[in-house]
Amino acid sequence: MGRVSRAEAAKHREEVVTSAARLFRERGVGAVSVQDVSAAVGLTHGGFYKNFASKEALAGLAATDAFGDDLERMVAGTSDAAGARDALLVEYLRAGHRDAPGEGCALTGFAADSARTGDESPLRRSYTEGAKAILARLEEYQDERDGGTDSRARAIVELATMVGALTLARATAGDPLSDEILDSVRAALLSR
Amino acid sequence: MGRVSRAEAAKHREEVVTSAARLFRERGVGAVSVQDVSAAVGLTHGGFYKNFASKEALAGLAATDAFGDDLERMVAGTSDAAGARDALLVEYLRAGHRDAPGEGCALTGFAADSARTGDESPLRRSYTEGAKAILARLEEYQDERDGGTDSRARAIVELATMVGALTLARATAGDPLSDEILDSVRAALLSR
DNA sequence: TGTACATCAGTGAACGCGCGTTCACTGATGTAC
DNA sequence: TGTACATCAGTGAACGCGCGTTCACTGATGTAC
Repeated sequence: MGRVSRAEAAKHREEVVTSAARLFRERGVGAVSVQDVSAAVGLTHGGFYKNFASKEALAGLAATDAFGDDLERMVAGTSDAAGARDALLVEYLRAGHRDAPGEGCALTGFAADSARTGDESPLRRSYTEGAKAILARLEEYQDERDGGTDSRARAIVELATMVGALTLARATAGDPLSDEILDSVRAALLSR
Repeated sequence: MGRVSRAEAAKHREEVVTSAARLFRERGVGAVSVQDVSAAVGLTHGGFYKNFASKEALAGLAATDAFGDDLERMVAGTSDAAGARDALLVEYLRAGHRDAPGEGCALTGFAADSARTGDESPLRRSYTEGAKAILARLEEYQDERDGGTDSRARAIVELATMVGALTLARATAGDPLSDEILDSVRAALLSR
């Protein structure tokens, strides 16, 4: 192939991170190879280590990328906090979100891999940072909507409920129970 | 080694399932080899396929085994529904449970693997069945405690909140946020 | 109850395969004059 | 602006390794008499 322009090389690197962010959420980090993420953007895997220190490092970058998308989506709604919360709940607890983990919530998509990696690993660090950012945003919504001193605790509980519902819905997909979980939790949270 | 008695062979098979139930929850199915689960009970992996059709089949049996333990633990508490609920919440949202996934909740421990396996796979089937059994038990508790017609929906929401909290706490372990999640969710659910 | 033999649980080696990572090489890009 | 050459992004082959699964074999267990 020969050398490629610096701009193109930078684009390639970015594309690898984005494809990893998608594939890792879909299949899990362990089930996706360096070759897979490279081939997904039309490259061979030989040059991978010119761009990334290790597959582990890529997992950290991919998670950060995925969390960035999550935050963008959360602020993409209305500027009205109550409306934003409702829109988020409906969007989050859709069957479409359950069925498209590659473009879905990073908290749920990377949860198992983050839990099973080392405390100091790039993925765990990215994940924890991402969780804090999402929680901060959710706390603002809670605060603007209801005020009170426990808006952070309420944000945590609501986030846990959403993540748990999506996790269970994905793990039981194909059974009516899966839809029932999404529907029950959406209805309960919307009426709270 | 030569042949072993039928009773001992049956015990070996059971031990492999139990060790798989632990290792799969700890590291994920993909990160545990047939050799690992065999060696954990003092066997070589050569005889594995005399006892199990495939690693995938073992994953299903291991999940069923783990869910059995979960149900036993849920009924091990008091016969008073409100007391049982409180005891379950405290037990579930402990740091010790977060840190010992191998002996912990199967819903959380197998969630990612079940989500990423085929709809018809043994693991997905075991998981869905296990989820229904746990939910049925939780629904009884909700019903005895508060009555009402929506005890099932309330059970689903409560289960999602617990699973989400444990999932997030594990994925952020090592950071103060992890304990904060457990503490906030426990306090919120206990006062509900 | 004792003996002869068939059964089969577990062993250890092997199979083809894909993994993460390394490296010599290619040739277009970027730079120095 | 044009030329000569150094840089380095990406290729393709190779590395050692562990995977799921298979299989010929061993020898104690289980069974038939």
